[in-house]
Amino acid sequence: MEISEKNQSFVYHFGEMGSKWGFNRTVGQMYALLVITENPLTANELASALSISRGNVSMGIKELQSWQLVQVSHIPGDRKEYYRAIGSVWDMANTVFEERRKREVDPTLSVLRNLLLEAPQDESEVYAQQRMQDIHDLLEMVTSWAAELQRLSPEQLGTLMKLGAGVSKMLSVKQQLFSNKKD
Amino acid sequence: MEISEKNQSFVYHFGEMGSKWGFNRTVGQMYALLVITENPLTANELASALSISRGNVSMGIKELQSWQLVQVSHIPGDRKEYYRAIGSVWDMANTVFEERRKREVDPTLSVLRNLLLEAPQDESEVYAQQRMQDIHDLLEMVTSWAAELQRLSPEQLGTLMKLGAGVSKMLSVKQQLFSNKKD
DNA sequence: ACGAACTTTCAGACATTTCTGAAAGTTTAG
DNA sequence: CTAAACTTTCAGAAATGTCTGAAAGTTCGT
Repeated sequence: MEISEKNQSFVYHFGEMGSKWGFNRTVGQMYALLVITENPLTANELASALSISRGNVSMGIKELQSWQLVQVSHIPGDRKEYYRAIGSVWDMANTVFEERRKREVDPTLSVLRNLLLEAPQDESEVYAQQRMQDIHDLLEMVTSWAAELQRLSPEQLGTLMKLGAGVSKMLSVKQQLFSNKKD
Repeated sequence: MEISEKNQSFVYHFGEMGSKWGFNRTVGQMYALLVITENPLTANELASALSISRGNVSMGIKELQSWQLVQVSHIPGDRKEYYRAIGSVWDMANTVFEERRKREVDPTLSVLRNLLLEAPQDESEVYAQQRMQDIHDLLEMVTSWAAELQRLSPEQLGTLMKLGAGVSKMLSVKQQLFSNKKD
C-alpha cells in the first residue's frame, strides 16, 4: 500500500511528535495513518505503507491497544485482523490524557503522599516538604479538574471553550460578590 | 553535598518522571533538587549531590535555563555561580506547559494548516483532510483555552478549580436557557 | 491431525541519547 | 600579563531505545 504525498507528511510529522507524547516514532506513524484512513487496515498494509517490519507493526499495535486507541475488526471469510482508530478526535485526546495521567501523575502523587506522611527530620526537610506539598496540591487540583472536564459532553466542552475570555469576567464578578458578602 | 534519604527518593522519582516531560533524567533530578532546596546551589554541589559529572551539570543548567526554570545568583566575594529554581510551583507548571506547547503543539498546528490549504486530490484525501481539520480545531481550542487560563491569577484559578462539579451544572443551565430561546 | 494463513516473540543489529572527563575558554585579582 | 578559580565544550564511551527477520505460536478449515 502507498500513501499520498500529503498524507505522508502528516504521518511523518506525527511520528516525530508522537515520540514526545509517550510512544515511539513508528507507533506514532501507525496511529496517524489509522486516523486518516477511513477503512480499517491490516498489519501487512501498515508495514508496507510505512516501510517497517511486520514484527514492528505487531508490537506497535499492542502498544496502541494498551493505550486503548485502536480497535480490531474482522471481515467474514477473511482471517486477517483489521485495525482502525477508535472514536472521535476528542475521544482520542481524552484517552491520551487519561492514560498519561495514570502513567505519570498518579505514581508521582503516590510518592508525594508517602513522603508527606513522614515527619521532617531537620530544617532542610521542613522546607522540602513544603515544596512537595505545593506540588502535591497542584497535581491533585489538576487531576480533579481534568476528571471534571472528562465528564462533560463534547457540546458542553465546546460551550465552555467558546466562553474563552468570558471565564475571567465571570470569576471576577463571582469574587466581588463573594468579598462583599464578607464585609 | 549529600541529600537526606527522603529528599533523595523525591529527586530520583522526579528524574524518572522528568524524562517523560521533555527533559532527561539528570536534568529532572537537578531541577527537583533545586526546588526542594531553600538556598541556591553551585554546580559542584549539584554534581556531588547527584553523583554526576561537572560537565553534565553545566549542560543541564543550560537546558533548564532554556526552559526559564532556573536563576543564577552570586555571592559577593565569591566567583561561583549559584543556581535556584524560579518562582512558585504554579509558575513552574505554567512555564513547562507553555514551553511544551511551543515545542510540540505549535509545529503541529503549522503543519496541519499547510496541509489543509491544499485541495484534496481524491476520495481518500478528503477523509484524511476532515480528520486533520478535527485535530487542528481541537488543538486550537486547547491552545486558546490554555492561554486564557494562564492569564488568570492563581487565586482566580483556585476559585475555578474549586468550582469543580459546579461547572457542568452551570453549563447545563446555560444550555437549557439557550435552547428555550431558540424554540 | 495437518497444513495454510495468519500473529507474536525475541535475540541481536542498529540508532539515538546521555554522560564523562580532559581540554579549551572565561573572568577576575593582583 | 599571569595565575587561579571557575565554566563550557565536545569526542568518544556507555546506556538506552528501536527495529528487523527468523522462528515459534495460534487459529481455523478440512
